[in-house]
Amino acid sequence: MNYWLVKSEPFVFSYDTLVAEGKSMWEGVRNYQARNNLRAMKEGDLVLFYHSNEGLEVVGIAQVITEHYPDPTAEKGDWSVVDLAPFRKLNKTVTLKAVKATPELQNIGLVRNPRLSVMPLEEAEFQKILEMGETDI
DNA sequence: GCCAACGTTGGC
DNA sequence: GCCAACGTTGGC
Repeated sequence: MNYWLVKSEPFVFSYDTLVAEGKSMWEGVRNYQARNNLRAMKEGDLVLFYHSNEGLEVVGIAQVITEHYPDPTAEKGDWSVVDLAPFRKLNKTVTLKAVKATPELQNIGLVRNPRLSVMPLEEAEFQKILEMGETDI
């Protein structure tokens, strides 16, 4: 089991949209580092869902239901998507501010490389965010 | 709306 | 293959 965090602008695609649609193809990643992270995802992995630009908080957990396959929306280039489904909404959202104020979370991509849209998390980091979100899985 | 950080592009 | 210029992302 691996743990991840993805970012989405909520007015483009929010966690609630994911819940409403039941699942979603995670398309449009055009960054090699992010793509390589997508390709490392395994079915069943859990993915924290972060709202960028607006909200600036982790709002829920998604689950990888289909491992990577070629991005059908890519006109050229070697890009990948995965399919995600909603897994659990956090009881309490975890803000970027709170993440930055937490010593255990100083090494995650949100803090170190704020522009990366798909990033791996250590299990301890994932658990810490769940704890801050007052959510058990 | 601004600007810093980063990734990508393209000329040499 | 280097590096300057440009575009994009995303926090503030």
